[in-house]
Amino acid sequence: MRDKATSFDIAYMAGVSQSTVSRALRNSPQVNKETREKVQAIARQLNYKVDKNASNLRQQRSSTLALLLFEDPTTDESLINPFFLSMLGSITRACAKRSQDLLVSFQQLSDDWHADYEDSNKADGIILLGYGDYKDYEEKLHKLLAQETHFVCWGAEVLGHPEFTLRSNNREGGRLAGEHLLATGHKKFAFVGNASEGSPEFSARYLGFIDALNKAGISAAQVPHFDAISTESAGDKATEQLLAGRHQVDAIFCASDLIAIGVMRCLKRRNLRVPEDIAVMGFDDIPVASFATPALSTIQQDTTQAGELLVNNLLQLINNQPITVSQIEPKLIIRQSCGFNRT
Amino acid sequence: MRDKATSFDIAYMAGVSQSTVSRALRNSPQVNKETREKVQAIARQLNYKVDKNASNLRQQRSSTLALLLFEDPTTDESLINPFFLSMLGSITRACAKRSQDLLVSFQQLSDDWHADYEDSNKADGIILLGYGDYKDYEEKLHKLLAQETHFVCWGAEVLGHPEFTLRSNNREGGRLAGEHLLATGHKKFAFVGNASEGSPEFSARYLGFIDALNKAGISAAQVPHFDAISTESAGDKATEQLLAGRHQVDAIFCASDLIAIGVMRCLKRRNLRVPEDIAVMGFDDIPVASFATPALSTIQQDTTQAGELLVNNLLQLINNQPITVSQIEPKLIIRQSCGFNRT
DNA sequence: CTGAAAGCGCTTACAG
DNA sequence: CTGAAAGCGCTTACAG
Repeated sequence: MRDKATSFDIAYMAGVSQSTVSRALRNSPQVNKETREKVQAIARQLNYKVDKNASNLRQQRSSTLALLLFEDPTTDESLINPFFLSMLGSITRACAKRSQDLLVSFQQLSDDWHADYEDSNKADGIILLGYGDYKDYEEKLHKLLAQETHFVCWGAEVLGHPEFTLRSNNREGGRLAGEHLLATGHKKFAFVGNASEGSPEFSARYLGFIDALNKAGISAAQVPHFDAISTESAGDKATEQLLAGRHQVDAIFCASDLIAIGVMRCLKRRNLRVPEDIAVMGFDDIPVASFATPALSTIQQDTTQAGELLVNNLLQLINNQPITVSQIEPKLIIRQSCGFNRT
Repeated sequence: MRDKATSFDIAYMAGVSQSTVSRALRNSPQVNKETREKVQAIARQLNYKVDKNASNLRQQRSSTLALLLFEDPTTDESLINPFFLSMLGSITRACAKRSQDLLVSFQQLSDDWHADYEDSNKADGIILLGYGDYKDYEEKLHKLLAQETHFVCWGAEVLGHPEFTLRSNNREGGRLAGEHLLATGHKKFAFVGNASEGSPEFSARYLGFIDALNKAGISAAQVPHFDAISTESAGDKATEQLLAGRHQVDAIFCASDLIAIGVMRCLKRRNLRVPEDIAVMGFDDIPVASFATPALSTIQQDTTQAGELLVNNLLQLINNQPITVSQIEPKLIIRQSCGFNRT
């Protein structure tokens, strides 16, 4: 078995006290330069690493953030939403930049959350990520609040604490989608995605979409709306309904790319061409969007920026610093699924 | 500020010693049932959680595993290989099952690895994941070995320690691919993917592919081979080369799905139909595979099983238990990109 | 600039 | 079955 060196070993070898070793290793300015260099050289040589548990215990903080990715239990378990995976990537990188470790955990929305990360001092704060019905976890959010846990979350609003939430300007995103569909010459629109109270992000996208249509003289009443959670199969099923209803539709705005993929699959099965017969617009810009045929036009959410803001805001919270409410600005990505501008 | 309860607070409230509290909370059989229940009730009531840092420090282990996802620096940074993302998901779940926390970190292959997770007692062991050139990190693997770090890795073999590696039976997978391409009536084959020493997994897939072709009387010399790392753009470029060389090819076996997606994109751009003109076969079965048009036939690697084995093996290693060399059995997934069986 | 000492919150041998 | 005590490896006020 290997025996790890401790600060006492180094102290012995350097001929100084253990306190001095600790100070030297933390680059304390009050330790003599030569002493510091000697100590650091020995530490390197012994491949010494500060014991995190001891250090954390003593300092009462962990330099670790926890990421809770929760999934809607109705979702196909094997397929984690690619959008969150991409967020995970950027959060990881953002943590590395700020020298934080990242504890990752997937949770079912229905689970009794293991949100005890902070209580057990494993993490200094928590990042919450996940679609799913907002109402389902509102209660849990408030429990976190009551426990004074430091947390930050994507999408869902925490009543009374807008600063804890980061999200895209979804309404603006919906507007961009609507404008593009209009600019590409479409006339009869539909929306696919849950736009109820339980899905604040989807609702905002819907509202923005309607904003754009209104400007063109189209009212919300003229836009059929089909519910779908953010999965491919939900998009597929919603499209079956739409088609069965014999609506006159030449453009569908989907609340997420995953839904859009499902919509396109259904359309293809029913021998409808995209974009010639029906245009399809997504939201998120997940990797599949560009691989789809035709490539999916969509509204991009900048996950790199989102990850960094999430991490930075959480760190501010932990350090009792103020944070400002901010939003990610969505961006229109034009590919092939909506045809070309006719303006 | 909230003040966290300690085991002393509980001891005081329960009228017992702190040692008894500790024992009761860990369900020690030697503590009186009533005492135990009383203590646990109070702990629940105070929302008490054992301080992980203190507990780990005392026990000299962390119940935490670290996952190092390293990427080839040449790869597009924003697009993490979906196959590894899916592994990440299953590893997370496997960790949860075994009550382990998971620390996640992305590393560039070129970085000075932050593989000091175990040295600093943050994790009891490390899981290594990543494509990229094997030779580049062989040295690093041996450093881990020298430090007696507990680790397990996907794909790449650790010389002298086959038990540390888990991977698919890649050769068998290649064989399945070859057989399917043969069964669907194809005659002129090509392979796209690095099959050099630096890519042991891709090489094995190539070899298995050739095994199958040999049985049908086709020699390796008749199969043109184009290098590509595991990205879409590499697959696209390799296909341009293939087409420029005017090879007579009616089927391409790609070392990964990402490569296959790139190959199909190039084929489409060059107005070649899949599978009518050229069949395309992938490897991995990442989510995009089923979304592609035509849907990609591929060799599936069972990531759920892989994740569990990786975690279980690592835990065995940590506990000084023996582990057996095992392989994931690949599975042929027939979709549309190779046409239909003609046998 | 450096050292001796206290203490973070647990777990566990030891004694009873 | 329970308690008093030691100790895991650090960091940091305190004293010099």
